Amino acid sequence: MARTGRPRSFDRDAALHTAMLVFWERGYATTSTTDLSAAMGINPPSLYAAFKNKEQLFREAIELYERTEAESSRRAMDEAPNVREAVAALLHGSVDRFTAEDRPRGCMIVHAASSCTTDHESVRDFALRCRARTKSTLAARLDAAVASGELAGDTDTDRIAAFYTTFLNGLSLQARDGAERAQLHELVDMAMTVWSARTGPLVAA
Amino acid sequence: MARTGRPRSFDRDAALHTAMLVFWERGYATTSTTDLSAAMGINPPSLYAAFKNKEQLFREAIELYERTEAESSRRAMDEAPNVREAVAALLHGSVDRFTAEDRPRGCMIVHAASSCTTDHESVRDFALRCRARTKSTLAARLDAAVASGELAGDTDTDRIAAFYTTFLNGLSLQARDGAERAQLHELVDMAMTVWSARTGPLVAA
DNA sequence: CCTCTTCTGTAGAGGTTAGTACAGAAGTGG
DNA sequence: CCACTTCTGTACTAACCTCTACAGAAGAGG
Repeated sequence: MARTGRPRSFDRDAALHTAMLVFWERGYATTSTTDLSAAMGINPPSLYAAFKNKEQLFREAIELYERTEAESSRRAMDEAPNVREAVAALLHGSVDRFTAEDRPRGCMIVHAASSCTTDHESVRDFALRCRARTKSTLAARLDAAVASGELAGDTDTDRIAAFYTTFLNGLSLQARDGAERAQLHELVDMAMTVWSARTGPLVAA
Repeated sequence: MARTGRPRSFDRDAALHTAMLVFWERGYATTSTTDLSAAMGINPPSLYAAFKNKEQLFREAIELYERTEAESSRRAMDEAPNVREAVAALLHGSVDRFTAEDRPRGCMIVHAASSCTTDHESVRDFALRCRARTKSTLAARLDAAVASGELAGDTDTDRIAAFYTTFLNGLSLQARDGAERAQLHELVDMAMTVWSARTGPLVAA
């Protein structure tokens, strides 16, 4: 089963992780393959043999980001005792991720949005779908709460999801502009006051 | 007083306006001088003679944007009958601007943020200062309301300004991702429910 | 008309981009 | 040991980037 031929001399997963960090920091269009291969510690032919081209490498990097970073937000939502806490956990958890000291600031996928132009339409569409997924994950959690009776039946889950997604995007930009973690947490608390005004008396917490 | 020499054969203001639209649509780093001179209908030497270089052209384009687009938001705030309406006017007016049919979507300055990397630090800093100005304009309006007794003396104006600025950035991204104007107006209404929770009983509206 | 100045188009310099040809290295299977 | 496969480093291509040298065009002042 083992493949024949000279074995790869670098760790593909580690190289992909490095590429993710570089794209996260610098965006898609503004990152050159020279930057990438230098950071990954390999030469261009190795990069292209392992990842096909810049676009495919970026897609794999985004997928890795979703599997690791974004997944932690999803888990935080699942572990919360109720819907309100789930939304708060999503927002506060995202703030922590957006301002982590050992990683680039903000959300990789949000940042990727702006750094591709019409020239990279397929990359742009890919990132767009990723962002839409965040919103539907949140909407699904809200719908589940409606189904279980935790939220009133006439709750406009889609609109609430859109609101918090929009706010989350704003947080990513603020983080990238250098906002302090503590301040962003305060902003999340403010955003959560929208909650009570929108979800009716069923949720007291 | 008239300058001697062969007169410029194009309208500098019109060319700058065109450049603004191109930068607005495509960002800084991802717009090439070839794109610019083609759109402006002039050749590279004319572009460089009139605007010095790409960075200076971008700075002038941002300044034009602030003088025209952003100024309309400021005016909407000034014309509002009270603080709350001023903030609402800022947000709703921005949504209209972000989704105007004849212009690129979203805010040019927000978009410029992500499209420059560490390579263009001076441009990045410039855009950062522009974004900070939006927040301080809003904070100033809130402070004026406190001074005039329209808002309670202990109102945390800076935090409120930070919240709405963050939300505004999120709106810009949503607009760029293709969100409908009507939906964004609904999100603004949701964001305004934060208002009553934060400003105390002095403001009933 | 002539000079002086400044603009215009052509054409290209010098650097960076994404991606690759090729020869040799380093494994596996027989 | 040898064929076969696949990776590796060097060195490159073709296209693009920002910006400019240069010659001629087009105005103003005398």
